[in-house]
Amino acid sequence: MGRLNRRALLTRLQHLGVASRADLAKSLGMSQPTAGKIAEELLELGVLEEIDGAEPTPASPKGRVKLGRPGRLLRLNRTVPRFVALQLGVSETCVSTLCLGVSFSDNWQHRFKTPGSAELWTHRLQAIASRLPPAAYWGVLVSVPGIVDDLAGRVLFSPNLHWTEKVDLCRLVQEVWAVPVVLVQEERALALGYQHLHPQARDFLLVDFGEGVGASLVVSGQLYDNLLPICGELGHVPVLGNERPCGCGALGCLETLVSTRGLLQSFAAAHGGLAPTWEIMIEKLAIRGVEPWLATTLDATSVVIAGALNVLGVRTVVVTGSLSDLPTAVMAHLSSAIRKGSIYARFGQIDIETAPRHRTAGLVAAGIDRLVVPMSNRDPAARGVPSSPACDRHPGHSTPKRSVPANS
Amino acid sequence: MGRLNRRALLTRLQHLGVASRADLAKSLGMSQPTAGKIAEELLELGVLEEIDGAEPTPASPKGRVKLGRPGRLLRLNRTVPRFVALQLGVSETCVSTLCLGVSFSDNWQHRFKTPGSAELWTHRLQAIASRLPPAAYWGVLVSVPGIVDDLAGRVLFSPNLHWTEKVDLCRLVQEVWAVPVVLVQEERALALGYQHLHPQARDFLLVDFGEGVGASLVVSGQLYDNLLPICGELGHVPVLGNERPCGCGALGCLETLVSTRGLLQSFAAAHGGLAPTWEIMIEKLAIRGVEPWLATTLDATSVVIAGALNVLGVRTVVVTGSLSDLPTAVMAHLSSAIRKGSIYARFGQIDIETAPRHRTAGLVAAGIDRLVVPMSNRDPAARGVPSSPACDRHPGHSTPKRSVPANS
DNA sequence: TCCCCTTTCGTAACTTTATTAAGTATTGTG
DNA sequence: CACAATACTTAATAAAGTTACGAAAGGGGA
Repeated sequence: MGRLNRRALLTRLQHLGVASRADLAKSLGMSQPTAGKIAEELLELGVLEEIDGAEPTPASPKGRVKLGRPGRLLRLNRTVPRFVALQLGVSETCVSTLCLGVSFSDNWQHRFKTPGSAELWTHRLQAIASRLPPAAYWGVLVSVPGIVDDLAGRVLFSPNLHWTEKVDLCRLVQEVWAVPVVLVQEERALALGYQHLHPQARDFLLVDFGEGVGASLVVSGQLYDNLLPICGELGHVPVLGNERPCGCGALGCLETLVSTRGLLQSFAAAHGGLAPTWEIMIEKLAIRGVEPWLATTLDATSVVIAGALNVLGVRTVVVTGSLSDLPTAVMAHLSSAIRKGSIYARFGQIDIETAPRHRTAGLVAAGIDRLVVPMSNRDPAARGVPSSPACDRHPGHSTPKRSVPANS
Repeated sequence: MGRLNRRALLTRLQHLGVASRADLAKSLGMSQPTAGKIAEELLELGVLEEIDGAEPTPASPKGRVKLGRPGRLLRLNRTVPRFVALQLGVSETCVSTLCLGVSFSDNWQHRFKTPGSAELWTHRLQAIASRLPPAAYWGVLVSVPGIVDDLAGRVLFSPNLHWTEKVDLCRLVQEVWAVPVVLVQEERALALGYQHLHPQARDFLLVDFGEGVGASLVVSGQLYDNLLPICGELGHVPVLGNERPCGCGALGCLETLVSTRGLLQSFAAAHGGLAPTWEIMIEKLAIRGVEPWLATTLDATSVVIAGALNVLGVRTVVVTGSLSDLPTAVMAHLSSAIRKGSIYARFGQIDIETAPRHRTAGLVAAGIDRLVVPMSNRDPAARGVPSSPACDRHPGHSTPKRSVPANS
């Protein structure tokens, strides 16, 4: 069946959680036979599963009695783990097996301190892999910090994890699990995760604060993408008057001010002492409020974010990460500064909210997107692997000889 | 025929200029019958025309002799004017009739000083309309400054042309020409025009300097668009340390520094005199070089542009407008500052170039896009007009009852 | 000049995809 | 137990694209 409709159906089901074929057809504006055929196909592939159990039908809020034959409810398969999810963090690496249908929060099954070399890292992964159930996974999904070429599967730059730049991360992982590997840039995973939990949010800029500062953009329900692997690099926008050296090689990047390290450094500079721990700084800030050095930092941050909003034409900002740990006055200051700098605020309302990180949900969304219903042949995710799992699993369903011209 | 293929063919022909059906089929990767059918359809609609004249075949640079039956060359219709183009400028309004196939530079047939009210403006237009040949135009294309909702056809905000905010510009124009009216935000027209003349440029940020500062983005050959009408508003990004009041109501917008007026103001402030004319300032700058006040302004501009590049993942900047009047040292300073602030410059090359404005070409591109091969039913361009020209001209070619689900 | 070669372009038949229409299945209600 | 309402399936149809093939149009050599 047509790729586009298959994608649309799967995305919709991901948002709805549970739905019947008729629900899907209605909400997608396609005919019932089409939805039915696609659903059947995906059921056979093991992407979907049918819920036969006597459901209490939680999704009937109206007092109206439900007439007619009840629909056979579908949802993304939750019984068989299909993916291995991997978070390659600067300080910690986390591993989990995931089903297609995840709706809960991040919940990692295995963790270890990220070692300083590729060999040690693969070694630790190997140990974990041997303890995992020997299922036939469809792929490994890796959340990677830094500048990542998602499609090519390469890490271009990672100031805090330099060894990832030199190695072929995909091949490394494939030595452990011989299945397709999908690298997902960290902030992109977070944006996809947020979108999964807030399907009604169709346009937003997600800004994540942590060891660095990164952003990711969703426009019309679609992750903004580009030929260049660089995208959403808010952290490396220069700040006028700032001269701190950044890991990227430039001077004055925003990241040097508003990363956890940058904030601690500024705090120490303002109070003449050594850099405190994050927790101690939070405590002190709770008492002293938004001090001048912090206000300056937040203003610089707001200018960069407001600039992004003005250029992109987006009115929703989602903030994740360390900044939401700080006293509420900090986010309040930042929000009001962003509104001041955003031209849309003169006509309408700018929404700014904080949210937890939903990394696994985002990884699964990326995995489904790249492995289960790939958009086209442009996707070399199945590099070095005999066959892409979902597509070739079913015989007589080979890819067409020629690419669909409408997609070119 | 499928909208997408029709669009693709027309866009390609726009880029190629002249091509045979076979050329188009080959370069689009579609089959010859399909290309042939679409071409025939568009010929009947009067969108294309066939060149029968003994062509000297300018597009055969290779020494290879041309074998086989020569193709019947097609191009966009250049014999019948289909559009009325209108440039609503702050100081001047320009009018011209245009054919579908324009490749030359802006060349306005009529001009008049933009009056201060809607009534006077329509009156002047009426006078010009009566002098134009009484052809059956397919639409009026209007280049509008300010913040414009292209699709809804409304001007939301225009600091230098306030009367346009209150009136329904489309209805106003339709009183003169009773055909569909397409409003195109100025910078978007310029970006489309640049793209028309540089088909190989698939990703770029066009920044236009003039009375204000605006930008427009092309990603993967497509004008970046969004639900919000605001987009590319570089001029209203705040600059840290700048406190000048802006026409938009905020303080410290970039526009207050780097618009023609802002530059003159800074020049006067630096030299303690009255504001000179633009030409005199250019002369003086040619002698004195990039003075500190100008360097500061350019640095602020570069930060905003570099920020946009980092966020958008674009590596090409096209600068149009007043800044290219200034001594070359100015653009040199700006370019190097942009490179310094752009993260992509650490991996690859950032291209920065100046270009003239190609407004009419952009307007025609927008007109074709909106009126000749509309993407879907979402486009209410034909507001208040009995029938869209290109689509309903041909009987038996009504729009399908249901929208293509693949496009939803 | 005739014939062969190459390329263009149009027509016919087939494939894919999604649609409408009609039929069957499963429930609650009177 | 008929009846209404909804869900799902099957069959026929339409649209848009494909491959396959043949006619048209030019150049070059005998």
